[in-house]
Amino acid sequence: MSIQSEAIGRRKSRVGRPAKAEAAARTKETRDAILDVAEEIFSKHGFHGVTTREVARRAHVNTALIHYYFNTKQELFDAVFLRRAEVINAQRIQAMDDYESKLGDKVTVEGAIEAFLHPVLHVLQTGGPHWRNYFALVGLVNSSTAWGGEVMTRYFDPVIHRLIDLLQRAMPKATREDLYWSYNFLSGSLTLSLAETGRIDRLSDGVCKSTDIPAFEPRMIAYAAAGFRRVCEGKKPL
Amino acid sequence: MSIQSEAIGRRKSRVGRPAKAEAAARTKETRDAILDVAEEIFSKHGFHGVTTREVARRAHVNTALIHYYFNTKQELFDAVFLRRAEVINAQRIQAMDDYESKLGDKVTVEGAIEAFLHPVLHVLQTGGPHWRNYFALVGLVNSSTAWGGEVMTRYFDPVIHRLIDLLQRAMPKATREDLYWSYNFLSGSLTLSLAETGRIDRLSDGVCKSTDIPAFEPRMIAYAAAGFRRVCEGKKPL
DNA sequence: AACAAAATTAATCAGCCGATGAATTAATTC
DNA sequence: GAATTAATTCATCGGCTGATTAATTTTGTT
Repeated sequence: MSIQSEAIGRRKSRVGRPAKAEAAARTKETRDAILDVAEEIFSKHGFHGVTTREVARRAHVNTALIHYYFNTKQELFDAVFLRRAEVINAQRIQAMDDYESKLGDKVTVEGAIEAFLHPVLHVLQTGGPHWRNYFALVGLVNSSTAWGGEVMTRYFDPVIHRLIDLLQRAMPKATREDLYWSYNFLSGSLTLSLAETGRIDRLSDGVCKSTDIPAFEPRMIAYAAAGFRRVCEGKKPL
Repeated sequence: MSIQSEAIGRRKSRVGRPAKAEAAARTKETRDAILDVAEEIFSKHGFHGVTTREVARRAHVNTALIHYYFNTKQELFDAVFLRRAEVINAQRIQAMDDYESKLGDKVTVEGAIEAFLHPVLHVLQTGGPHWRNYFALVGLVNSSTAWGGEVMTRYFDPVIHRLIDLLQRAMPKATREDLYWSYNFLSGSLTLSLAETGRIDRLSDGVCKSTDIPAFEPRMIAYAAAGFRRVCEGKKPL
C-alpha cells in the first residue's frame, strides 16, 4: 500500500530525466518497484500466469516501461530471480564456511543443516514480505519440471554442494548416493515450506502455521538430521 | 507415439455417431486421448502454460471437441486431476486399512509410512508414463499457492488424515503439532520426488536417478520414519 | 428409407497478449 | 539557450487465446 502510493506520487510529480544525483536512485526505485510487483505475482501464479500488463498496472507504471528496463518478459522473470539469489546464496556459503572454520573436524549433521537453513529462515522472519514472496517463487520454480534452468543451476548448485561436503565430513562413511538421496528429501521438505501453500494450516486445523518459523526451524533440523543419519550411517539395512 | 497414431487412424476412418455397442467406448476413447495429452503438458507447464489448441493439436482432435467434452479449460484441468485421484486414493486408504487390520496395536512408523507411500510408488513403477505424468502434475499443484483448491482438499485430505491417525497409534505420546509438522516434511520430500524435476540426477552427476523407485523407496521410508520419531518422540529437546 | 441423435469439423468472434516505435516531458551538458 | 540524453507515455501491431455457433458427417433407431 505505502509503496504503491509512493510510486503514484513520484510518478505524477516528476517525469523525465531526473537530477544527476538522483538519476541512479530514481532508476533503481522504478526498477525495484517493478521487480517487487513481478516477484509477488510470479510467486503466486507462475511465469505463464502473469502478464506484463498486470505487472505494469500494479506497479503504476506504463506497460512499455517494463520493456524499457527489461527487454522481455523472460528477462524480467530472470531479473526477479537473480536479484535476491546473489544475496542469500552468499550468506549461506558464508554461514557454512564459518561453521566449518569454527568446528573443524567436529562438524555435526545438525550443525551443517542449521548453517544451510538458517540464513534463509532468518531473512524469512525479519526481511519483510518481499523475501517471503521471493522464496515462495523459489519453491514454485524448484518443483517445476520445465523451469529452473540456468539461473537455478548457476546460483543454487554451489550452496548445495557445499552442504553435501559438510555432511560428508560429519559422516565420513556415508556414500554419495545416500547423501544425494537424503539431500533430495531435505530439499523437498524445505521447498514445500518455502512455497507456503498454507496447506498445513488447513490440514492441522490451525494447530500449525506455515509462517511460524520458530516452530518450523528446530523441527525441520531435527527431522532432517535424524533422516540423514538413518540413511547414511544407519546400522540396520534399509 | 502409438496412441497418437491410433488416434489419427481412428479419426480418419470414422467420424460421426458410433455403433451402439461402441458408443460409450468411442466417447471414452476420445475423451481419454484428450485427457492423456492434457495431463502430460499440464504437468510440464502448469495450467497457464498450456493452451486448449495445443491439447487439441497433440490429441489430433478439433479444438471445439475439447469444449464439447469439457466445457471449459478449467473443467478439463479438473477432469485430468480427478480421473486418477479417485483410483489411487482408494488404493492408499485400502493399504492403510489393511495394514492396521493386520498389525492392530503393533503398527510401526515405518509400516504406516510404507502403506501410505507404496501404492503410489507401485503404480509409478508399473503403471506406464501416464501415471508418471499425473504425479508430476500432483507435485506441481501441491507446491503452488494459488492452486490445489477443492479437488486437492476433497480427495487428498482423507488419505493424509488416515496416515496421521495411524502414526498417532504408532506413537501415542506424539502431539498433533509435531505430527503435522513432520507430515509436512514428508509431504515435501514426496512432492519433490513426484515432480521429477530431474534435479537430483544432475546434482549427483548421474549417481542417483529420480525415476529409480527401488533406490528411492527404502531410503524415503527410513529417512521419514527416523525424522518422525526424532520429532515426535525424541528424548532430547528440539 | 426416413428420421433422429451423436460426434466432429469449419469458421469465426471478441479480447488479451508481448512487443515496438514514435512522440513527449524534463533534466543535463555545453 | 540550444543540443543532448534519459525516463516515460501513447498508440498500435500482428498474433494467439478461450470460446461459440452453425454446418456436416456418421451412426443408430424405427
